[in-house]
Amino acid sequence: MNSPAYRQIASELREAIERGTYPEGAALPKITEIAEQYGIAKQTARAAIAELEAEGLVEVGRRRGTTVRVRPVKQRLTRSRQVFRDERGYYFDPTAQPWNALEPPTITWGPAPRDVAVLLSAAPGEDVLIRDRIMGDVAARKPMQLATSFLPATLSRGTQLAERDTGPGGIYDLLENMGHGPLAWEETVGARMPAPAEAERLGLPKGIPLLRIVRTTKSPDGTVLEVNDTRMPADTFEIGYSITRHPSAVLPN
Amino acid sequence: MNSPAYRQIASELREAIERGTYPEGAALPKITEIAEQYGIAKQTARAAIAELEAEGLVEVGRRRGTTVRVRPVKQRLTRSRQVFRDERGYYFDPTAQPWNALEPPTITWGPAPRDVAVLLSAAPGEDVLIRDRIMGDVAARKPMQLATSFLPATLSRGTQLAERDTGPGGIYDLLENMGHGPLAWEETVGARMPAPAEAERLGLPKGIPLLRIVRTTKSPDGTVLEVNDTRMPADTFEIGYSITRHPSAVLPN
DNA sequence: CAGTGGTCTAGACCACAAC
DNA sequence: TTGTGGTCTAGACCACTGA
Repeated sequence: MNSPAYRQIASELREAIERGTYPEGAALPKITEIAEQYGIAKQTARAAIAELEAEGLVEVGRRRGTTVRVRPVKQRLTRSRQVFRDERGYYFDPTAQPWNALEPPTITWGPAPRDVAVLLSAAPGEDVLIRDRIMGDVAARKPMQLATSFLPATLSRGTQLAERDTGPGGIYDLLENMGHGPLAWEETVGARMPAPAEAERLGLPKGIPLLRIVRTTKSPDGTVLEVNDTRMPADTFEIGYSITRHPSAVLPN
Repeated sequence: MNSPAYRQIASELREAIERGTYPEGAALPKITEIAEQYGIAKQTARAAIAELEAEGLVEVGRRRGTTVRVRPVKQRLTRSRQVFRDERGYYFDPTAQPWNALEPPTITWGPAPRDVAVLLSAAPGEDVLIRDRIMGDVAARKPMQLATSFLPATLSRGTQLAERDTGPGGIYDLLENMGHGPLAWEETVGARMPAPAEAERLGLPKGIPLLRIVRTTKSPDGTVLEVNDTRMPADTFEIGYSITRHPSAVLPN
């Protein structure tokens, strides 16, 4: 019935934040102050703050103290039902994004994450081609997305798919030129907590999940040719889809 | 340069899990064993385990000890670009889902979450109609989704929109009968960590984010008539969209 | 009912970031 | 330089849950 002290204190602070007692950017009491005020050990006060931090509600800094997180304005990725292509490549988002690759792609061979391996019909631990890119605001050197492509080894070994430069149409043009087209795509949106390596690469604060778009490229016979795994901070991105009413307004079949 | 002890221990355990030394469902060493093995205090060992727990990698139970989390098979919600309707109501997912409302909807008046209020053009703190439902597996009494509709007070006060029973076509038929149709929808997918109340209602373990679909209902003149906020555990759900190649394969305009 | 994690303390010292 | 959080300990006791 009774929740522990640190949790009750976290609740009180959470409610105060939601009530607006501590608006965005405002400083919460110092950990030592909380400890003194409630007559508890510093560790216990710290546990309360850690709980709010894990919820993504506050930000803690060494000299700064604890502040209510300022929620960034979300960038909306407008996903289209149709892929477009121009002389510079393919676009899955009809809205042009103002950021680009921060570094040249990293090309390695290694095992894919388990769920990606399943999509590729690769054995667990089997080596595949991994093309890893980090996208972001080039001017501000701010990373925003990790985009990794996985391709079957048998398909890509010794081909230009494993080169750093794949030309303007990228791997999709190459795949079509290799006779695997016309390509079809499908995408899945999910979320999970970042691994520490991902959190570091993206500069992710605690308590922020990753939004994940897994895009699968298929040949007409249904073979999966590529899986693209894009991860981005869920506090700065959201993905928009439009919906229309079916003419008959009746479930098919 | 040097990371703290608890973090190094967490890294070692994380790598062991990824290597398969501890497969899914396997028990990790007990906290007291870790403490003894590394010659550290129990608290420090516990901090290492807490880190893995916050990543959603392990599950901790009182008598059970620490086990590697078994990742459930994800249920795929296949989102359509078109809404369907039959005699039982509207369908945004053409795949019939095997679960339903666990309880009758809760109808209250209160302020909407900040981002929803913005969509509704409601002032912060302004009361709106809140229709809250919890969906899940009725037989197993297992909650799976929290679905909340928000409607402007001026639109819904005193109408059947604020009644528990809205009839077979639900609020969308009502809105169209009130002269606001034909309706159009748009949806946004995002993610965030759950508030404690949400975690409890959904039975969410630590380290699992919420996947969130915010669906906006608009009248032809662009007025937002309703905002539906659906939250579900990101470890059991993913949302699928299909993509086709644009006939001209060229960016429009 | 016993074994496991969960909470809490008092005090010490470390490490970073802002001034 | 120094104020803030960050880590760590040794020990105590609590509270759940599974056998």
